[in-house]
Amino acid sequence: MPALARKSAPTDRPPAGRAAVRALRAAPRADNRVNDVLAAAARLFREKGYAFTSMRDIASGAGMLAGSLYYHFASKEGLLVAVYAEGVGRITAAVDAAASAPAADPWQRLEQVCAAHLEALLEASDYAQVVIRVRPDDVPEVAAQLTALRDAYEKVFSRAIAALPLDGRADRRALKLMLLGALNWSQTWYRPGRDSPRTLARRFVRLLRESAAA
Amino acid sequence: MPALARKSAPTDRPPAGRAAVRALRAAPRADNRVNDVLAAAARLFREKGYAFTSMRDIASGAGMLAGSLYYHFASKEGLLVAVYAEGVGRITAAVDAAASAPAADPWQRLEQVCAAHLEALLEASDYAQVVIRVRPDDVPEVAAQLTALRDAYEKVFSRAIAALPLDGRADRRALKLMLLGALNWSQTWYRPGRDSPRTLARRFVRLLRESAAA
DNA sequence: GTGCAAAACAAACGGTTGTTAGGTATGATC
DNA sequence: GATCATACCTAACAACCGTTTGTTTTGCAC
Repeated sequence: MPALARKSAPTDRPPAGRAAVRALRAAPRADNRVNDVLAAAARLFREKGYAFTSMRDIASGAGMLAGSLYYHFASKEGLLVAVYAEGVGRITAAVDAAASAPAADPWQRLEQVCAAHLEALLEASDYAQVVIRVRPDDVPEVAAQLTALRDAYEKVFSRAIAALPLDGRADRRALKLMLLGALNWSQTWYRPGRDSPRTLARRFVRLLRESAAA
Repeated sequence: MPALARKSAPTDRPPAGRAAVRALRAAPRADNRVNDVLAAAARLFREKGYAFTSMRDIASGAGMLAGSLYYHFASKEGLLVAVYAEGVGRITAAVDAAASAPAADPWQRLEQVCAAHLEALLEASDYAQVVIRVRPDDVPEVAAQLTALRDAYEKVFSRAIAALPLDGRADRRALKLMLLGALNWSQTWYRPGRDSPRTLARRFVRLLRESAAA
């Protein structure tokens, strides 16, 4: 329910040609299809990318016409922000749960966190995959919003790294960048049915925990 | 000089409406502007991405008109393949040079390789940056060509990892995926003027070489 | 069951897209 | 200096883009 993407209601119609955001709105009907629209958009943005997905594609995926989308969202960019926010929300929820589950030690907890991140990213959710696939700077007008959402999530991840028992010289920032980069890039080479997200998370964390050198 | 992207010459014109590849072509003139076109395309693909760059953008960047591009390239996709190939070539050249430079040990050699990879990726070349920025599956019709080019490069990288002295249980494949992922993803957070590619390479390799755990 | 806003449809808008066809200037080759 | 392919320009094509407008249907509150 992304209020920020909503347009004004007919009673409060703005001057023609200008999209406006609404402050108050009557209760939505039970049969509205915002969720179908979001789901269709998430699926298409993930499959084809933002640029190669047209509003007509999304509309037809949700079983309606292109113009109707503008009742729920002010623009294509607004729709992307809504999908992106939902995606960040889902990743955050999954990772939060993994971070507060019982673990033998901070390293195992980090492994759980990585596994949850990877699962969301690779298999669980179209929304989550959009967060990784769509570059904020592809859409300059909302890029700031998108990066803000992403940064907020990364703090959850940082916390798991802050809890690690490292020796004094260790570089936690580099560790976070390296791990998160490796995880996010996996979207380009991952193929379902091979190594599971959980397995990959274990391998990556082990590489950092135990020295690879002989 | 991407022969595969060339269109047929007027003397060998194919049926209208069909693009064709040419086998033989007379010597190109010295004053042609293919390189300007490639450079403009590389710059724009890097800045705005493939989808958001129009043929008119590229043409104007090279100081000519959109239609003229089709004398040199059969399609927008063909132009992308040419840029991509040049990008892979440049990364490979830089990394090859780093790999054959003198090094104290295999780990230092790997660090040199990573630094060269990062420099190409983050600063040196528009062409190289396109290779990381543009997803092959964004352009289904040439995706296979693009991934083939990318895979060919990764073998150079794998060789540097194969030379590492690791203990028996170590997972070289995971190590390669992790390192390459971390390096490639850096394009999303790297800002010039902060840590140099060389510094980042040193940090990442050290995290793998020496255990981070206390 | 009447009233009213929610939520959709239907049809178009101006603009941009990749691409093509035909014409023309230019530099090299003989 | 004539010839001819190279390398561009000019102008258009049909298709598609995101978005707007006016109208119609439909669920819900009273």
